[in-house]
Amino acid sequence: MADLDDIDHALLRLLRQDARRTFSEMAEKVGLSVAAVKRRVDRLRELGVITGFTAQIDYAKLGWGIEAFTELRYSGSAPVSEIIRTATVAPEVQAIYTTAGDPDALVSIRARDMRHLQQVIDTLRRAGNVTGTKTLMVMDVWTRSDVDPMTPTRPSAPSGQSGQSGSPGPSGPTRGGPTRGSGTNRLPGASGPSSTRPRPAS
Amino acid sequence: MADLDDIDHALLRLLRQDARRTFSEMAEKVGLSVAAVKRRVDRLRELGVITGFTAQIDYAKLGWGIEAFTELRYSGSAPVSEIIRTATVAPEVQAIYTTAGDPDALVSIRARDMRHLQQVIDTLRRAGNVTGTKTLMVMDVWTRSDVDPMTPTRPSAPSGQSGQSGSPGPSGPTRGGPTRGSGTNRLPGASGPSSTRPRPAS
DNA sequence: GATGAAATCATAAATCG
DNA sequence: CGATTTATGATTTCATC
Repeated sequence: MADLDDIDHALLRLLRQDARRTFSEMAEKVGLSVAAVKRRVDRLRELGVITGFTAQIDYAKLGWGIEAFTELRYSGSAPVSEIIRTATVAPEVQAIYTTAGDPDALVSIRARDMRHLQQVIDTLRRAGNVTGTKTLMVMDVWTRSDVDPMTPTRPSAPSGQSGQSGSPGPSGPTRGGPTRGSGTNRLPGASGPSSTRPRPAS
Repeated sequence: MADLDDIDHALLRLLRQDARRTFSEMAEKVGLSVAAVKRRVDRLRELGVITGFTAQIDYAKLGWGIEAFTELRYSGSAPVSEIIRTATVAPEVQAIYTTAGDPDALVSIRARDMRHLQQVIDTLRRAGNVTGTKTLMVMDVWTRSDVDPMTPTRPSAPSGQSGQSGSPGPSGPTRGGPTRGSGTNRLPGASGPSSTRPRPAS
């Protein structure tokens, strides 16, 4: 797990709010020189903490006003690769989350209208060995925005997993939805300055 | 619904792949001048098609290796605002999708480990009038990345459409977190609402 | 109404201390 | 890490179709 200091977290927060910010602007906000900021951002990318930069799009404005989540159940023990393959057949599928437990997967779908959604679901049902689906129509979306990427804060306890570094990722594909600036994203029990990396902020 | 031509879609695709691309680079790729590209991107922002630019972060690298979706059920008829409020109490909640039907909402959660996730869910259960929850642990995530924002593809048939084959292609942040940012300080341009624009595809 | 070209200003990238 | 220099890109203006 990368060891980042407060400035690195501040940079992540700034880039999260606006990925097109200039280094100059960020430098001013965090109190470092432009060169230092660039070096840090480059490092964050090398570390894989920042995986990329993307534009957020309001699909509804492009004519794709329907958003839904469909739970998929497969027969037998379908391997993850199989699940992803089948769900990928439809271009309307935006994301696929393979899960442990009852539904075997949860897929995020974007469609133009109900009829279109129906077709997508039918396609999914026919692909591979899907035994059942359950669809949730999304009415409204709220995504955390005020946030800065969470700071590591001390691990709560030796319990579950530890590793799993792959590259998970929640994600609500953009949606013109509402955005509320509320929650803080500081951890409740958080405390300790987790930063392990000595980095004089000056 | 905004009327965009092929070049606009190409720009959306390019910015989706890498939001920090320079106008010069995009200009070269789409075959227009830098000025023209800037004008179009500014317009896409004014239209609200592009809602912002954000950095995609690998939370696992920050020590948040657990990702889960929790379905929430509320007693009575909890209004959307109430649902969002309660789910927002936990900073670990990344996104909230209020849905029509059985679960009243689906929330995306990020946690350090199982124990931590447990705490978050407990918090949600206690907040507001949540009557039940069901959690899906995310094992793997796949998000559409090869794509360009879906093109409206002409509603080919009577009712809605049938051939959804056009050239859609949703796209999800390659793998990052919930997205939602908004302001960009670059690309200001915004000024007057530019009314519809029937434009020659050049 | 939209574009391209050129001039000006801002920012990024590279180098050096 | 900061400062300076140099290269590149962003913006605005203006003339053209």
